[in-house]
Amino acid sequence: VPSPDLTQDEWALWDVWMTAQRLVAREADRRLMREVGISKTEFSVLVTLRRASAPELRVGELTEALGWEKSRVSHQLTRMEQRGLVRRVEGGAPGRRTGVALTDAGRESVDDAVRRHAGTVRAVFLDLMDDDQQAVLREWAERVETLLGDDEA
Amino acid sequence: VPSPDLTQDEWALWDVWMTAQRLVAREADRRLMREVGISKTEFSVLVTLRRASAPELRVGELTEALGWEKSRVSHQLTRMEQRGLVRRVEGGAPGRRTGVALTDAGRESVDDAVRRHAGTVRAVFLDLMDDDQQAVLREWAERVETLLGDDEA
DNA sequence: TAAGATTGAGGCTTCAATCTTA
DNA sequence: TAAGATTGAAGCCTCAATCTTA
Repeated sequence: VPSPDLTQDEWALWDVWMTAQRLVAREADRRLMREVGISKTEFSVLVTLRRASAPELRVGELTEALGWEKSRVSHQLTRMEQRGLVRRVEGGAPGRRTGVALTDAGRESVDDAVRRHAGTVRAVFLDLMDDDQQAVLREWAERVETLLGDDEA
Repeated sequence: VPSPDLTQDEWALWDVWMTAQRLVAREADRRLMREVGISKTEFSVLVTLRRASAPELRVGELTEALGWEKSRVSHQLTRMEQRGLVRRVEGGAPGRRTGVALTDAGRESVDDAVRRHAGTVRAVFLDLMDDDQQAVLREWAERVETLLGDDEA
């Protein structure tokens, strides 16, 4: 078993990574909220519903598409229902389970949001890397997803 | 002004990166909680206090060292005080401001936690990259910190 | 007054427990 | 019973407002 101790450089890398990750997420969230009035979490849900082939999805389908934990999805839907962005529908989708659909307000927000959020993703993420860095990051992220993902509660 | 639209690959990179980032943070948090019984946020505070030259720090010094927003620090200290990990002290540090110190319980946790958390950081982060990838990630993270940091509320 | 610190509200996330119904 | 979904509690994080005191 190798010693678990880290060098100063390794601790520093972990720290700067954690910080950078939080700053990017925060900045993306701020801009989206300022420009479109929705959070990046709400954005994810709206986009998933908008892109779906059916007008409504079962909660389980939405959860699968997002890759989130199911309780996270449920809480998120509750908040978004209160804000009038989505609507829960009984027995609409196949299998008689709870369905989720965009409201008119939700549909109105999302298309504009896609365009604006793209600018944000460029500004706080893509524009800060060259192609080689993008490739490295992609490779690393896919590896993480393989190893740690598919483990949702 | 360049078109803000993103290619599918660019959206995919953003998505996979956001996911990976969350998975790593979650896994680090889980392991630390399971093995030592403290969260990674609590760990950051404890380590900062432990490494400080003085037995107590002013809240502002702690905030500076952590690079967090001051309200985040304040809320975090309130929770940790309730858990008995830290203690707020009136007028101890220079300038008569509120000081923060480790409790005995806090001091007992932190040394063991440092060792164990090192193993976690290796397992969920460092071991998933080679040296070149580490270098790219470090460069990117430092750039992000320069551009988006020092902006705390 | 201004810097240092706290507070309250509200959204996000996880865990564990519970409810519902095929 | 088991899968699908929800709920409650608790911690985390940000924003805006407020309190305190040098």
